[in-house]
Amino acid sequence: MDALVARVGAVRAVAPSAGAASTVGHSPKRMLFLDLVLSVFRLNGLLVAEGDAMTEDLGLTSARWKVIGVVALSTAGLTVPGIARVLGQSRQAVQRITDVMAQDGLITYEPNPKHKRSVLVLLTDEGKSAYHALREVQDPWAIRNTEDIPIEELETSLRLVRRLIQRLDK
Amino acid sequence: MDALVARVGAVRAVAPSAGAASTVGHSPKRMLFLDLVLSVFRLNGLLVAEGDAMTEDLGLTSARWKVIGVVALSTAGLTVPGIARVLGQSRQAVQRITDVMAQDGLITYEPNPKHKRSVLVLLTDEGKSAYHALREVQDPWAIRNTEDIPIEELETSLRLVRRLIQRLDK
DNA sequence: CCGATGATGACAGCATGCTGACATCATCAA
DNA sequence: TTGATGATGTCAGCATGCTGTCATCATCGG
Repeated sequence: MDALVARVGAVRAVAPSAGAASTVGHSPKRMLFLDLVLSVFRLNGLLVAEGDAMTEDLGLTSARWKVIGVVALSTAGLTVPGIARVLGQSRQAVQRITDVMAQDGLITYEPNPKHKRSVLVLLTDEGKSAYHALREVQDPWAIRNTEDIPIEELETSLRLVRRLIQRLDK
Repeated sequence: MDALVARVGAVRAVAPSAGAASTVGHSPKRMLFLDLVLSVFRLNGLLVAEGDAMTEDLGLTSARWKVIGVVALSTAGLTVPGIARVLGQSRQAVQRITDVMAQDGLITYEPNPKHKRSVLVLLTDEGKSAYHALREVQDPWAIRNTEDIPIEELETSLRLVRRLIQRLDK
């Protein structure tokens, strides 16, 4: 909770006269966890903004490169609800994005041999080059942001985040 | 990236015949980082959903208890742009939330001795009891989700997340 | 004191997510 | 075969975030 208190404190200079924070009664673990939750909110917003800024030249948005990334990882296409399950979003939200992306020529809907109604989403050539362009800005960005971070910390954090996901996703 | 590939793989059972994922060319660190980014997206969505479900009996939403939590940590109130800076959101987004919360009687706008136009946001008695009710569900939830997680992992993850925030927030 | 600069309030438009609801198609067990 | 159950497509409504814009107020340097 220290970071939040610090941020509130920092704001005092602008919006003045805030007193001491009332964090009495919080155990250290609880405070750590709640701070982590708030930090995840914050990081999520920053990552979306960063991703949008990084890919706006490619005509992409955060919602779009999430879909492109998932589809690119499958060689034979995914259904719209399938993409939604991977991303943990509603199928309606994904459907709306893919419909626009299909109009823009980034993806195509192909017949699904295993399912008559639920078509498969595939990348068009344009979509593939968008993915490659995405990789070309995403990879240096990933390297830049991890070069001074020990791999063990990345592994620990990822494991923790995954554990939380698994716990909340049932 | 393993988790994403695994998720795509798991979806194969539903939306069939996806081949091997093409993760060639990714260094381990890059893959870890990109997987962490995607996992943060996922966790963010789950945390918002969980928070909404947890507080719907209190008439709160995720956007509202974020505001309540921040205001409760200051004893003399914060301005709307100040809350926005703490949460890392736009002042317009916060303004809209606080306007509705003021109508609902959770907060009040009080004159700011340091600034004639920018009023201070304070919790009403109703807002304070909402915060206490929030704490009563939030604290057990935090304990439940951390009891089997070593405090060192929480600290490492929080430190990493904060470092990323600091790097992206400039 | 005054003008430049920045912060704020207020409104508009848009993107993205959610849920609900309903019809239709797929699948499986009786 | 048939009926129940689940998955999907589709449309609607709503919540929440962002940016842009403009007028107004605060603050500070000249």
